[in-house]
Formats: sequence, C-alpha cells, structure tokens
Amino acid sequence: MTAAGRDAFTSRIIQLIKRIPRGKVATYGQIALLAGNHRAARLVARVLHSSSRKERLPWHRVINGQGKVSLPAGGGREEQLDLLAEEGVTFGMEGRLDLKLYLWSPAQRREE
DNA sequence: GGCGTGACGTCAG
DNA sequence: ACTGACGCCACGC
Repeated sequence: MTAAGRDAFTSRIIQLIKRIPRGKVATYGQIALLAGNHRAARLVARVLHSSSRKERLPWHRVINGQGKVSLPAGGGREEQLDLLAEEGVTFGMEGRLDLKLYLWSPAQRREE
C-alpha cells in the first residue's frame, strides 16, 4: 500500500464535496476543517478544481467563507451563480448569499 | 522531477 | 473595523 495519509486528505475533500446536498453550499474552510486541517483551505480549492474536472464534483456548491463566489467575472462566476440559482440558492445584491440559510452542515448528511 | 503558484483562511498588529 | 503576513501542500509547467 502506498502512501495513504496525504492521498486520504485529497480523497476526503472529494467525498465531502460529493456529500453536499442540493440547495446547500459549503465553504473551503469548512471542508478543510472537516478534512482535518482548518488551514488547508487552499488545498481544498486546489484539489477541488483539479478533481472537479475529473470527478465531476458539484464545484458550484463550494464557495468562500464570505458567502460569495470566488471566481472572477468571465471566469465562470455567472455559470456557478446560474447552477446555484437552479437549486434555489439566491444571492443578494452584493453577490453574497446568506450562509445561515444555505451553509451545509455535516450533521445534515442524513437529511436534506 | 523540481519550483512557483493558488476557486482561501487564520492569526497577529 | 482593516491590513499585512503566514500557512497548507497538490497541481501544472
């Protein structure tokens, strides 16, 4: 068995993202925290983006801790907003959503 | 196969 | 309240 520790971290991130229910969102920091490293938010972004293209993850359900989409305009931002809008997630006029309403919690993984 | 970078976040001042 | 520096380490070139 080859190394598992670091690979597990990446796999865990992917699994967590797959567990995000429709109509909810998660933050990088949250996933990083659930993965075991609250400072690995950047790795989440890194792995997510890389794996999303391979694993077809719901990358659009992952946003930053500010409740906003991290992508710049023209870089897929509107695409993500559109995907979330179809799930019932609406953003405020500041391009921000209410994390209190849409933020996913691991305790909900048995419910929607 | 090495180096810089980065869909972010936390900590300190 | 805001600014700046640091950390995390997998991925792409």
